[in-house]
Amino acid sequence: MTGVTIRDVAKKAGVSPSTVSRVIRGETNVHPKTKRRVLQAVKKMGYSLDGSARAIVKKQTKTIGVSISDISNPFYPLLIRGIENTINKFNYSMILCNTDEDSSKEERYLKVMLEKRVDGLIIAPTNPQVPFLKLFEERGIPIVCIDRAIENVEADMVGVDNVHGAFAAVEHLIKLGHKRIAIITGIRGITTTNERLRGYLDALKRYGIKKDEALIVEGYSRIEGGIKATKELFKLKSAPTAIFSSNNLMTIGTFIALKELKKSVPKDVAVIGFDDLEWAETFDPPLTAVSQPTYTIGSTAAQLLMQRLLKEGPKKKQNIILKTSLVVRESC
Amino acid sequence: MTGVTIRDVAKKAGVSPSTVSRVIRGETNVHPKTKRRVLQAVKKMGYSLDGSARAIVKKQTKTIGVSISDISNPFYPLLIRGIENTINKFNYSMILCNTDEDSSKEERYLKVMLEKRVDGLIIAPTNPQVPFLKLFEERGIPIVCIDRAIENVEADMVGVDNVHGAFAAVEHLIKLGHKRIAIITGIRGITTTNERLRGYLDALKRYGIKKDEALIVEGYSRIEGGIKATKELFKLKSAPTAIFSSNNLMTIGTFIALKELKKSVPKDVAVIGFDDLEWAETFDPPLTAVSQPTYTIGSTAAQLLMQRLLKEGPKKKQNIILKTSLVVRESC
DNA sequence: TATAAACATAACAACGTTACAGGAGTTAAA
DNA sequence: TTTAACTCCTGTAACGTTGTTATGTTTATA
Repeated sequence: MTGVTIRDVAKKAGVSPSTVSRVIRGETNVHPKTKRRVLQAVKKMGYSLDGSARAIVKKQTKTIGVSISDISNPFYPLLIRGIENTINKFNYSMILCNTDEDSSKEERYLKVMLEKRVDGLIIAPTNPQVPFLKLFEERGIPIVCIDRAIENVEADMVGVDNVHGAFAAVEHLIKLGHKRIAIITGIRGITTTNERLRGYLDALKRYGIKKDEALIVEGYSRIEGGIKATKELFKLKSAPTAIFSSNNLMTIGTFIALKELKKSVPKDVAVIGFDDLEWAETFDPPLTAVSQPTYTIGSTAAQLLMQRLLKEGPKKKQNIILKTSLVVRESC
Repeated sequence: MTGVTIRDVAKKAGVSPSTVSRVIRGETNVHPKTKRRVLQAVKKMGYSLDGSARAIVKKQTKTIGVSISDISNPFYPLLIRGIENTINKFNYSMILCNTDEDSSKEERYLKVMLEKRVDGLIIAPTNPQVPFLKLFEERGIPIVCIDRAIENVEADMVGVDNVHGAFAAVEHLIKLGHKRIAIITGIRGITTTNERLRGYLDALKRYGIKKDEALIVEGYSRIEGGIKATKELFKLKSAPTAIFSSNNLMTIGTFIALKELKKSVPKDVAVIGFDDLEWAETFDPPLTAVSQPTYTIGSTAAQLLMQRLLKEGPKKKQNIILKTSLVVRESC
């Protein structure tokens, strides 16, 4: 039953391979009777089109590559759903890769995707310079960056206004009377980290609060980093009264650390997070956070990519910045 | 720069296509000098192997299909990482699909995967009968089921001992003195739902507690279902003193509903969940739950699949049942 | 120095599709 | 009746690889 080709089906149906091909592709100009005969043969023989063979002649794989840092980071699953639901409508599938913020891993994956001849790429680049992407550009494979921007390569970009979101978070804290506000920053070098830090600094400046370097600690965008950073903050002679945790994993870390330190939130210290979580409401206490439209980031990026693949997109590379929203619950 | 083939490289390097092919595949019997020349040409021309062409002649795509219900269900991300980390070692990539428990969607995806000629399949089937999988079987494409079992098709299976896990959860509640214990069940028909219900019933029986149909409510494996089911339970004349929520999303729903109903956990009602969450510790109160080794489910399934692909696996289809563990925190 | 063995490369036929250029046969218009 | 325009179908040449067989060259062995 295996390895039955279009030629076998043709023979069985008593027609030529091209006719079978036309039937399969739903082309016109084929007699209903013939069509029925072919379809019967297809079914009886368990024939399935060979996508690789088709890809070779059509120069199209109906596959896109998706490269993110880590699907187990709660930021991504919804984003991926946004991508999937969108490309699905166009009969595209996706190859998913996790780079773990490791640029050599990223490059290996990109190489594979290039060989698999993905029609397009959605990527959250590990850092602003990804030389390998030049090869995609040269081949005219459209690239859409999500969450983070990239340099030296023509690519669309879909992200959120990190500066503004962070600003709003810190402003919220300030308006509640906080003066010693700490920030736990993400991985160094990526644009989101920089932008959120900028929003934090802007807010302090705007409200005349002097920046204190001791209150700016790195959390490396991970739970453990959040725990460590939070503990460090409470070793300070003058501990902060509020913490702005600039990504979801670190926020979880902060909560874990505060529980361990027996600090009550928001009584002893206020906590505000960047990135909302679907279950932030069931946190202790329910988390106040800057919410990103993760699903929309994914669906927008995918739409843009599909437009490019259909040559319908705008000539100029797009730079779409979505809005964040402040979800006030009880942690401040 | 685009569309450069192995022939173009060969011409540039002054050798035959086969020699270029041999260089690329790292075969022996090619003079170091020639090799260098070829590699140079490859680089200069921006040549990238065409995976489709290779797939056709090798009858191998180095791709597996992964079909799950919904990546945004927190059960799956770690499982997917388990798969990815494993197949990555074998230079495999994966095509990811979300079925949303919709069997027609599942079938459409399976058809695509068949056409893309995945070398193997990891699937959490929407229901125990997936006729389309017969086509995979006929072609000798190995299948590994995760989380749920399947009938009528030869496939390996990796899951957890749901009966035992549910039993342990309910036993825990009973030993804390609870007699009116409710269960919120998942989607009807899938094996996990049945098995967890069985564990619940077994525990009641074992400890001589009479089953009360009113305490068995459906939550459809979703947050909203959990909310609705919980509210229903508290409309009962005699409300339960403990709730066993048999999947993570429904547990979140239960927490949300209880907060709305102003029920204090565990004072007014104890809650125990099936499926742990990485951040269950930061819940209010920290969740007591039956934990599944999700990452291991994924990595084990992937290992099994890779063994099959390398024809190294055991002859007989495997049925691997991993252990759950009860993580006691403060919600009971 | 002859001969076998080993090495380095080439030529060519697959692999399973689709696109394109035709070619019968039928119907409609001139 | 001829010509034109359809409709339905076929044959053939790609597409970009790999594997096998064949063919020269060296190098080693006697």
